[in-house]
Amino acid sequence: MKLSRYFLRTYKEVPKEAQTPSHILMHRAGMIQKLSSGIYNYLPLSLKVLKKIENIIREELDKRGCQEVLMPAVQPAELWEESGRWKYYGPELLRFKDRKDADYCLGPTHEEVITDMVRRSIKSYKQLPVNLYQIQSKFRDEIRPRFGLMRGREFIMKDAYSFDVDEEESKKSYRMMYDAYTAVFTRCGLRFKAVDAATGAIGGDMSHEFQVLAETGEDEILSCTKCSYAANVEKAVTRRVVVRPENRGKSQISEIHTPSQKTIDEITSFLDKPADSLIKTLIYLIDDEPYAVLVRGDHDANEAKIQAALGANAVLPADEETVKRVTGADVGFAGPLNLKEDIKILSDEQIYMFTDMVCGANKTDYHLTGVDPERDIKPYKTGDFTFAHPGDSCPECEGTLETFRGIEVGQVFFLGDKYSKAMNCNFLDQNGKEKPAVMGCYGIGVSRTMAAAIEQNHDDNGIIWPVSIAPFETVVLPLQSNNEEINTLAEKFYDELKNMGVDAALDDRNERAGFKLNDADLIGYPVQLVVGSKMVEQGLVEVKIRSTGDRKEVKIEEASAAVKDILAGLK
RNA sequence: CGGGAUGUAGCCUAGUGGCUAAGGCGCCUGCUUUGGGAGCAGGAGACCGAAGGUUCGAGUCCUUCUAUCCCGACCA
Repeated sequence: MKLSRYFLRTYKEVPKEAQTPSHILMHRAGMIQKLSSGIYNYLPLSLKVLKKIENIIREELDKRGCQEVLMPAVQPAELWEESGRWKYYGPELLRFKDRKDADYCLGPTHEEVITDMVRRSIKSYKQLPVNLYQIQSKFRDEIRPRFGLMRGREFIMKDAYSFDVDEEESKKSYRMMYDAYTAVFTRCGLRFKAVDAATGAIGGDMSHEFQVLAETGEDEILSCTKCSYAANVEKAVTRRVVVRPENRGKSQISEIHTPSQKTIDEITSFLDKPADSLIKTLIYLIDDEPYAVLVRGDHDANEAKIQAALGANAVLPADEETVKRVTGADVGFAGPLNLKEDIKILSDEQIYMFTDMVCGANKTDYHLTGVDPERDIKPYKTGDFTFAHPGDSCPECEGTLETFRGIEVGQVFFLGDKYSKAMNCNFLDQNGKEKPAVMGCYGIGVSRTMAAAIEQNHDDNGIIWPVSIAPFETVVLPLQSNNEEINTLAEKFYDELKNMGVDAALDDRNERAGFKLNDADLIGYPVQLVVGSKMVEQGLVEVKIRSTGDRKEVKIEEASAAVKDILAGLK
């Protein structure tokens, strides 16, 4: 592409709304324009990157037997009512009515539509397995879109869905997609980790996220220093040795006056006791039923783990009114004993490491001391309901966990029959018996992957694209725009490179040298071929590698081949 | 949804209640210049987010709305 005709405008200044490197640089490099909050135009330069990522995805999926389809963005409410998610999905689902007053939504994901599509065609086990995917725009009405393409409302996603005859076959599909994703992100030139993940509103009971490692990532990952264990902090478990104290059952419960001492910090300093000797009691509404969740004072409740342990749809902190009703006290004085309503109690197992503990008395301005969890509390369920922390022990080996920041660019889910059962996506097995298909679903945020690549690969001057997803692999830079000889030579290199199959750009704009050189660093072409009069006089040109900053002087007649070689080395 | 901040030209910013709203980047014309975002001269581009209000007079003060951004809550 000749840049003199390319729809491209770069900027020196940063719009004040852009805060993160990918957002700033995509704006400065003329890749995107904001149309509305969380909604962006993709200009030619960024669309080229998206197409390259999409093509890598297509190649990796097609060769594993997946087939591409395209589903509508607009979806009828009936399908969502069938799956139950019209009720559960919440305000992130953008809903609207047509002229006949019928309900529709913009698709945030396509489990319903694909399940409907497949159930119409699949009648026999002989037709399975099926694995279908699409690359298409999704809309999620995020509460707070931010960081440009990192968390947009409309974004481009590759979503895939597998249908198998049983769980064993479905897990093979899951494994295959896991391998495909590993291949995709490796080919995209990204440093990433696949981590155990919570399943959230999608449901199912097994999931991995693919996290691109970058300081600006919104997710926290814990991974073992010794083995391959890695998990999202929501899901991470630790090797817990809960040693139950010997002297239990001896402490005396007594009620103490603790006026206005509501928070853990206030209580610890008021009573001069360590936070781990407190039992924090949190009232949750889990699928509209109140629960008391008990964790140690120095820990935080992990809603994702609670949701998974109960197989619940929604875990929400209870409102003040509900807390007052079930505890009989103001917020801040809840405890597991003497609750006003007989609600279910979930105990994190680490509260059993101590005896003589402090908890709320379910009476405003009072706490209880001398509580022995083992003796005094009757839990509905005990388990791991807290977050793991860096430094904790790895659950699978002798190592410890360390923390990383990550950007979630892909996630794979084993769904089981959640959707196929609800929506009657059945087939006849070998015995003529009707069974629901066993499903998996698999997503890659294509536009987010582009942003994540920049978050991970940039410097003060601009973007440093991995070769495989760079908008152009190289740029030819004639530095003296008014010099016919230089321009002719540059054009010759450009033609040569294209004929060699290199995706090259020619910066033939009538601009000064500094302008072009700065633009080239900003846009982040992996290799620059600099054609300047001083060196051409000596029969040389310069090849610059963006990622290392290395410059090599090469003979004019060897320049195009040198560029191609360097690109091959960078891949 | 709670807390905070901000809306002045495509972008960044200035602007005590008082003349025709100022500057930089970018854009157009001409000249000059050409190895790290050049220089000079000239020019185009703004109903100052919207609607009300206070005032002799509002970009500036007040009210409401709206949009955007940040923190939190939330989130395949």
